[in-house]
Amino acid sequence: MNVLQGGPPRGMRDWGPTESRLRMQLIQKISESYQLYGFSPIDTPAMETLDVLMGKNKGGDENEKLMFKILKRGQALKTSLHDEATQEPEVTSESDLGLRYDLTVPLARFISTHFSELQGHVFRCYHIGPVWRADRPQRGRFREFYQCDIDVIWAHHDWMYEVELFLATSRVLKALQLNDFYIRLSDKRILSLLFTGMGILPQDVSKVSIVIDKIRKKKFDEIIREIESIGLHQELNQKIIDFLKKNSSYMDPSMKYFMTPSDFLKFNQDYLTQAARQSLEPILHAMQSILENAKSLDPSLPIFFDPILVRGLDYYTGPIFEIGLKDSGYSFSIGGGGRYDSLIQTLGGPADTAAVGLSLGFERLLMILLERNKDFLSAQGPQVGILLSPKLTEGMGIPLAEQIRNQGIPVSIYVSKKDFGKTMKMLEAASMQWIVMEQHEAPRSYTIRNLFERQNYQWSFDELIQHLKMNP
RNA sequence: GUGGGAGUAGCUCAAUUGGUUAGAGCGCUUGGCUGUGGCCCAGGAGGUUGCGGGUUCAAGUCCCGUCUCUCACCCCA
Repeated sequence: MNVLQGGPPRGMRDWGPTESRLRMQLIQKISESYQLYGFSPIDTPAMETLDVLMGKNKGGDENEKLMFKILKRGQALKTSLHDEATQEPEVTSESDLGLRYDLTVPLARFISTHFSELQGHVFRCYHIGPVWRADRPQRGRFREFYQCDIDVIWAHHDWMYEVELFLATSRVLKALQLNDFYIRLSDKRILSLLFTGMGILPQDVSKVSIVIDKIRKKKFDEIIREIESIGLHQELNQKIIDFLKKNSSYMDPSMKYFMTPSDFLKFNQDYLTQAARQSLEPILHAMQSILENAKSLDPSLPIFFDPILVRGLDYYTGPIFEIGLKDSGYSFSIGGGGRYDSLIQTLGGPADTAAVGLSLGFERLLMILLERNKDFLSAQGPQVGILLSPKLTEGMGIPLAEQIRNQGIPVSIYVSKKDFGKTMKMLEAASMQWIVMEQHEAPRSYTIRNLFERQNYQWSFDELIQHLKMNP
């Protein structure tokens, strides 16, 4: 049996030299924008304890299904397996660690580990790294993928930090020429206040939310059928359908008509109890502040209030956002985030750690960039090669390469093929611009070929270095 | 995790209702020609048709399993 047969594990990929270079360039570009906004880099391990990943006391539900867990090792594993067979299985587990499935939970753990050093000062950081989810792979969906997170901890403000996250993200996307992005904004509490106000039980709210979230993807009839299949009272079904009819004309997929937070309150007064209304008003007011301030700082920022936005991750406590492209060829979002004011405390950190973050999907950005404009990221400086032809033997090539490298110029060495045209073609495929082809003695000089111009030059070493350094 | 579609040479694809030794272009390679750019001529290598079973006189083709990709769910970046 050939164990090396086949590729990497499902949903994971190899990156060759070209792709690796593109990835490094993309990371560079994203980091530059983040640093401009004062975010500092951090990193954390690939693994965390299951206690951390599952949120300490909570039994993980949806997240747990997607998590890669790490088997205990050695005696601990034997003991666990033995105990499990003989005693209560829920007391012990065969796993104690897991691969992180996002960067927010590890960050929250990082803050609770290091909060004494950080001393409650506003802490802004960015984190670019791989995460793992045991999802079924699909286009734009992988089991190992990079996320690019920016977060602000001790972000005690109604709108300022949200707006900064949007501006920083907008700058990244514009730098990548992804100008058709848009930001959808809501608050996790809006739908739940509204639905509980209608009389829907708290445990059914998320089911209803998930169905409603599909309003843009599916036909209205299908949505109605899905709502009915949840099994609520007929009266509640009707209320939900009424709500959708009233609000959905303002949720046009073309992004032309979006309601304001005060519109939302006006349209849905009937569904709200006095108490729900009182809770909702400050939330909607904060939405309004975020929108107004974002727009005043960047009038072109494509940000919309979308009360039907739903996020599955349960650590969000307030505003939530999702970033997508208007291009219908990309049905998936390219980023998302929100406010998680209690996660850090849940993981053993201090109370009063308001936090908000936004994550971009690195692989999706890269995929879109490559599909839209292959050349966008691939520009690199002039490459230099030394051709080991019969006229320039190995004995001359390597010392010369070293001399050029000592000047800080990267050089590769190639062996020429028999056919000159094919040799040039090979060098072009390797993005070479300059090739040293021949060495002459007394006085020493070199025949240099510019592959772009298809022209030869005869230069001394100093002239050679000068030209290579000057060239764009 | 559930359900549909796909998988043939390094790449892009052929191969009649199951029927000879699975082909072509590009690429690679050998020699010739040319002698500082992709030409031309003559040859060559490269495939357990994703992998493993089954049906059949006969399987790339039909059936089952499995892996990977893909689409729709689920969920999300």
